Amino acid sequence: MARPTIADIATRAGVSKGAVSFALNGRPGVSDATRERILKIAEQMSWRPHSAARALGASRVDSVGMVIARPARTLGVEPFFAHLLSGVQSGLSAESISLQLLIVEDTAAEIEVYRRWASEHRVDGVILVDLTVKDPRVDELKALELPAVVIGGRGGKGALASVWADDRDAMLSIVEYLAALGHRRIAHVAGTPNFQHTQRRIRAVRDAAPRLGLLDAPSLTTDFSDAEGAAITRKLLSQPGRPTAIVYDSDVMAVAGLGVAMEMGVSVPGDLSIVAFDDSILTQLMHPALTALSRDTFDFGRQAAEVLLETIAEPGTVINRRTADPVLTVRESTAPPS
Amino acid sequence: MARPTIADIATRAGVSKGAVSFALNGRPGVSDATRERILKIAEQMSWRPHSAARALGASRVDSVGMVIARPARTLGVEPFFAHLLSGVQSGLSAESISLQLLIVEDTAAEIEVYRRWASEHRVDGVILVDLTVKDPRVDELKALELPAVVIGGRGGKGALASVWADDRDAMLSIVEYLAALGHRRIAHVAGTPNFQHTQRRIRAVRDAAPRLGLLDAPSLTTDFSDAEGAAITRKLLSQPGRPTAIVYDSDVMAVAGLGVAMEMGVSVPGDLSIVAFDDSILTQLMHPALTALSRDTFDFGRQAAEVLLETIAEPGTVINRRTADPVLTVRESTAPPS
DNA sequence: TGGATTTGATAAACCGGTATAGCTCCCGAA
DNA sequence: TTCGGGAGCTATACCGGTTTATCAAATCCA
Repeated sequence: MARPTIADIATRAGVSKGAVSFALNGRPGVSDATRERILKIAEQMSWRPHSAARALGASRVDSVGMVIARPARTLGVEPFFAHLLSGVQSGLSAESISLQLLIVEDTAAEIEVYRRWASEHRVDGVILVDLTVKDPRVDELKALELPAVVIGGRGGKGALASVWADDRDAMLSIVEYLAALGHRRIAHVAGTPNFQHTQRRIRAVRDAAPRLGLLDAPSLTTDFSDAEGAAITRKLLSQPGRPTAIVYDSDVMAVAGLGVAMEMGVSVPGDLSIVAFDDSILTQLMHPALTALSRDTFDFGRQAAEVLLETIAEPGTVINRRTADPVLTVRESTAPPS
Repeated sequence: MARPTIADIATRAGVSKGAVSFALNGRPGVSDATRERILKIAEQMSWRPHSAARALGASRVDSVGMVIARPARTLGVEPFFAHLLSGVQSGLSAESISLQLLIVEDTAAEIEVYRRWASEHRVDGVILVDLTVKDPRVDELKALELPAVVIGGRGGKGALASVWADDRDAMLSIVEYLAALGHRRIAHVAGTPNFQHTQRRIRAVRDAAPRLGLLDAPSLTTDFSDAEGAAITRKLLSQPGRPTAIVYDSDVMAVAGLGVAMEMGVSVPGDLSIVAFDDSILTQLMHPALTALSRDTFDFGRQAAEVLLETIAEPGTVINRRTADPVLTVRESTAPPS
């Protein structure tokens, strides 16, 4: 027989559909004996709930969405998303909730997707990444009344739930380490200026500079691409009084920077120390291997999923969960300045 | 008012639910005048179909699934999947069909997911990657009667639809190019031996060797990891009569191999030419930049989506579509042997 | 002009679950 | 003895669409 329905089970067990529904959902209304009999029959017939039918009655779909608005080209190289995704899924699988993933070109398209998802009831909630300053998505999601959790930033004043790590502390730990090694000229090749985490990292460098006695500590923004990372590095290494250490906001840019150093005959870590604000297999493949800040991205995703599920279960509550602090993994690309 | 239903529209237009349904789906049964009136009202009320309701009646969910069974660690580095995903989505978005993505640990888990999806009616079809020899997923999917399309391999004798590129020809073009440069000792660092494409590439090398007058052309299998790629390279470069050119089945392994060459003082491309059977930003970031085989992965995904939609629309038909041939992008890592 | 056919629409069933009102026992307390 | 009340279950409405049977009016054709 094709996919059995609860009606089939009811007939077979000689009870009503309602009784079967009660039994299968572990709610009162049937005796233990009957419940067990129904469960056994359901098991035998290998019954599974029809997701659409369930979604129609109750108004949950057991599915959450995630939209990533970045060009696919830059997406793939960063293990960040793969790990994050796995983490999110591991957090969702406990409740056997599925994930809809969409990669779009820009934020406008992303918002369009949220609208569609909301109106078609395709998801119970969404996970946001790459929060910008004054992010339009926050208001939009509130207007749509779509539960959401922000990864890696606060969703504005009590707006959306969030899961975040302390970027500021992390950046401080990098700069302090470099200062302790003896570096006084440290440059920071940052990411897109409108990302919240970029802002936080820039501020951290600026604030720490005087305290650590740094002579110069410029933060230069980029579009996160390897091309701009390389270009900025070239510029930094060409000027007089060039930095003895550079901190890159992503592993890809750090690798590009390392390439430029080699091309210009600047030895790493002899003449230049390099630190990547994100760890991955990339940093380990290099020669020298790059000192990098490791974040437990998988766990990040897992916690985001958890928080989202809680938010869906209890709308109204706004959870802001802080995750484990990132740690600096020192490899071969950092040393005292010569 | 909260999300309008077709009943709301019907009331407003002074017609029946059925008429509204006909109008909105462009099927006969209503006059052009009425249809237009209904459409305008629907537009005004910004009506959108409730996906679950639609899925319940008709038996399509307007959603397809894709499961990737690889550890997240290796997944992220390869731009391959990000591009593929974008392509798949672009192919699906035309029909506004959504994509469910799942990353799991192994094939057993993957099959479990298919079973669940099928029984819960969560997807209309699935896209398969990394087909192995005697892949158990093929039979399983046929048993589940779940429409499917295989990316990068044939689904067995007329079993599943597929979208594939000619790996054999591609590998031949690489080996022929190296032979033309004058190389006679070419090694092939392959991927997991049970993948179909690995087999095809190995066979291509073996078949071409005598014709091209190669002295030696071993294919060595790995688990696709950077670690094994490095280890094999170390071994190859340590033996007497070492190869003057190495072809790697993935960009990550090629990069790892380049690292080993540098570490052993083997100059690239002076003493050793390196080719990657997959292009990405990774190969371009290296110094020297790696010669690599470029495939239009995005288009690959797009076509897979198209084929899947056709397969869903007309079960029974089995489409085997061949995509554009990959081309070799020559960069700095290949040269005549010294 | 009358019967056949087509057009445009309606009412109602249906998809597979969940939620709820209500019914029948049976037991215990007044 | 009667009534209250809970346990255990049934019948049924409902979620928001799609589909089918039905039907009245309009149109066609001989």
